[in-house]
Amino acid sequence: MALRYALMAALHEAPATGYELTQRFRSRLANVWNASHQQVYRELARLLEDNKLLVETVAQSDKPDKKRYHLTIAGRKDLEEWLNTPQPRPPVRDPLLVKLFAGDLLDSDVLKEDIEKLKQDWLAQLGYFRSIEHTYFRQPSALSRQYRLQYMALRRGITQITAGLEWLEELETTLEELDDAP
Amino acid sequence: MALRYALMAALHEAPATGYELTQRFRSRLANVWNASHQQVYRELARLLEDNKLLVETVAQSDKPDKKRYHLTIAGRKDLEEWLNTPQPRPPVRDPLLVKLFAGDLLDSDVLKEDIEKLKQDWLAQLGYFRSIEHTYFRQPSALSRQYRLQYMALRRGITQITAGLEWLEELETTLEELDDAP
DNA sequence: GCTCAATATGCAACTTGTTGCATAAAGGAG
DNA sequence: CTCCTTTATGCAACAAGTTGCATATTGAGC
Repeated sequence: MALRYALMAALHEAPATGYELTQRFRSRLANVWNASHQQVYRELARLLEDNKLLVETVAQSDKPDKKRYHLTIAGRKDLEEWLNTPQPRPPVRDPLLVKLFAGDLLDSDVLKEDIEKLKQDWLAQLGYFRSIEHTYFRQPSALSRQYRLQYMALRRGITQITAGLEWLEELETTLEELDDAP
Repeated sequence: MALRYALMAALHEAPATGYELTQRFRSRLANVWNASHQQVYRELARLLEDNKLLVETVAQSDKPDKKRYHLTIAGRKDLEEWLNTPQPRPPVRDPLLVKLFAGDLLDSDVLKEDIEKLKQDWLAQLGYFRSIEHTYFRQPSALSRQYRLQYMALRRGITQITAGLEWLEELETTLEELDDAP
């Protein structure tokens, strides 16, 4: 049910094609929602069927045609209702923590590689989020309510990753101590 | 695929019934994995079919019978292989951030209720995790590698919630500023 | 010239997760 | 005495998410 509303929220911000929405999910909305392009296209077709969206076909001479989707009045209303009712928090399912939980079967070198990979991913993500912060949210107090709330969504991403990186440091320290005194 | 291994990891720690596993997912493993009892029973049946588990039927005079599951050698080996290969990080899908993203359609009072509810949930969760920390992990440096790694899984839960609560404060401050100067 | 990545869309099959229901007995609240 | 919660298990239908494949064009790198 929620993917519909993630898509509608993105389209409420600005009309877009399925391809563009998929890209937003992978970049600017990386800490908000993610979905594969297949899932996006399928859900857009359903939303269109339900009259929550309109299509505008954009012919392109060089590349394949685009279908730009717009939120309808009904769609906007539907989104508004959803936004103003309580929603569940995201489920927790973290393979890395499963690994730690069965730590006695886990090889230390493998774990160190996992940590290094995760750290690199998170650092790249953090750099990206910080660049958005720097370019679009220099003086949050001067912004409209709408943009300040969007900024808080971005802040969530930044603080989550920062906390994650600090925890990774703690984990690395633990592993070093275990190496020193086995 | 990963639920299998979450279950196997829990059973590797200690044999248990489907009911007990469901309870662990809701309490001590709340920051690691979650699954409904229906999902747990279904997956246990599959694991049994695949000879990764053994059942021990425990007759009870007063309550209904129990089925206690044990990890087999094959199951343990399977788990070990999984643990030592790279696993994907959890997908990101947060309805609250979707709400903030379409903040112009979101009522401030509704948002404040969402925040209050989430804060209470997180505080309860944090209190619970801290009580585990206090009772079982007083001197982490004195523990075996296995338990130190389990402790780091718990630490992840604690630091995640702590960061979440700090972000909620930031969000509340933003809302107050918006209320003062509209 | 050839291969690979990016743009742009989608179908089909499958796995995972959710929701609703069912059964059965004990013990506590009212 | 009746209703609700806890313990204990599970089926069935459905929704959501993943994986593999398909097509068509442009531009960049080797």
